[in-house]
Amino acid sequence: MTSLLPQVKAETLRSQVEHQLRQAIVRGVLQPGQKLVERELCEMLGVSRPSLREALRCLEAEKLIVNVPHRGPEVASMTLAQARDLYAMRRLLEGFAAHEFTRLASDEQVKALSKTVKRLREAGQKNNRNGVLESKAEFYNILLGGCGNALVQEILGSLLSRVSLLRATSLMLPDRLPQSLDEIDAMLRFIQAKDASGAQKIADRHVQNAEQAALGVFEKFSQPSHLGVPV
Amino acid sequence: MTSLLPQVKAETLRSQVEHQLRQAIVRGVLQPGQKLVERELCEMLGVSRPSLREALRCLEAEKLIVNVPHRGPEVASMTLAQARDLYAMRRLLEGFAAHEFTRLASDEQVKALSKTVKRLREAGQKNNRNGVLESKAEFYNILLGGCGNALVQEILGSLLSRVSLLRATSLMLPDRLPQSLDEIDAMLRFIQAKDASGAQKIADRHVQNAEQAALGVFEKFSQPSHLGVPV
DNA sequence: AGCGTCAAGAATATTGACAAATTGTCTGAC
DNA sequence: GTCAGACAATTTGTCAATATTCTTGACGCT
Repeated sequence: MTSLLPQVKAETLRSQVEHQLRQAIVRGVLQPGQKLVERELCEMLGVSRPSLREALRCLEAEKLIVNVPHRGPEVASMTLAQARDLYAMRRLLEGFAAHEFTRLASDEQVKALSKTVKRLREAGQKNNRNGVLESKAEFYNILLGGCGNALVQEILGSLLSRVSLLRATSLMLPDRLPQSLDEIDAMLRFIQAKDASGAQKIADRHVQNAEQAALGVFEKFSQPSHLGVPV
Repeated sequence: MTSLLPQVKAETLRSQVEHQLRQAIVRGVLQPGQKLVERELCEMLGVSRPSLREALRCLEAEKLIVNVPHRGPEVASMTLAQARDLYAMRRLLEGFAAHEFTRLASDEQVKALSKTVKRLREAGQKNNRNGVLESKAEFYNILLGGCGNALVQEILGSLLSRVSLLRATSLMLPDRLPQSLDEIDAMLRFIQAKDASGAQKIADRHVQNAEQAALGVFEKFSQPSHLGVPV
């Protein structure tokens, strides 16, 4: 009965800590390579070490942090090879999601996707960076929620959070934005036309182009030691 | 320097606990749905509660156990829909792995795969169940290790451990074994012939058939409450 | 200058304890 | 006889304090 009410306090303390740390990492407050001292995090978050450590284990399992025994955790960073693997996986899964969404989604879901794409384009034209990020997240929520496979949703969601470990997200590249919006538009049209294979191909190419843009700037910063700068 | 020696003791205590619990789950010693009492596990494993709890968080992140707040952890069980999602994902990833292995693997890796398939067939003819499981695990190790994508290896490995949460693994079905071996043989031939698309198709169909066999018996046991029997 | 040793610091792991929440049972009323 | 409500027991969630082990940096020695 209590769960029907807005669960302002229902979460456990650990899950709150986990959420806060994850947000801090994907937003770049905690930067890749940065060392995390347990004691400091404890007093920053106002929790005890066992609670913090359990949250760290969860993030470690998500590969958002790495933990070398007896040296402590640090925010994960990504090598070029890992980034390539990540984008290859995204091509596979986002292509699948687009294909299945086209096949399975209801008219309401397609309409919701269409509205989100519209908001995304508007935010893009206004150079509203936060708006773009929000709309893009919403776009993925609808797409993954409507693809009929909760596992893909779960895994691809985890993968997308890992993308933010790259300094160069394709959306941070202003040159890339117009092309990105065009691709998403094209994907939407295939979905509306119920052309599942076409949607899949566009989704695949969309990720492929994002990869090319992201890995291009990645190579410029090829010295890993210069990247993870604390605070 | 110490890492050159066999790391008999290098692991942390938590990782050992994690490993033991994972083995107990995938081997069926701890059955799906079974409630896990922290205190009991502590004295069974001879560790303290914080260490155990951190290990439980890791397994929770792998979806091998579920944890309802204030009620404690239990071994995860799988619904029919989740099983379908899992097999759909396996088709995608194993198909990709077979395709990329064919494209990228060295002659030594193909040879190693061939030898493992041979051992697998021998174990199958002798009805050596442990031998089959071992060889199949080795087969996946080689295939995933040679597909050039560590992420696929990581994720598919996690997925395969989740498969054991199903009562009906296709390998537990004696009728299915000969067909399964034939499919793997065919896959090997495509790999040796460097036909990546063919290997992908066979891998896809292999998983599809395994799904059909597994979900077939799944429906017979459709009462979830009858399944997770303690100890 | 290079190497080994030593001390300080940090993480790992344990013990012990208390608070909070849920489950199950038991009693009492309709 | 059945249902509602309250109480007790069990279990988890959380924290504090502490001993142990490993890493690391500095110091002194060869």
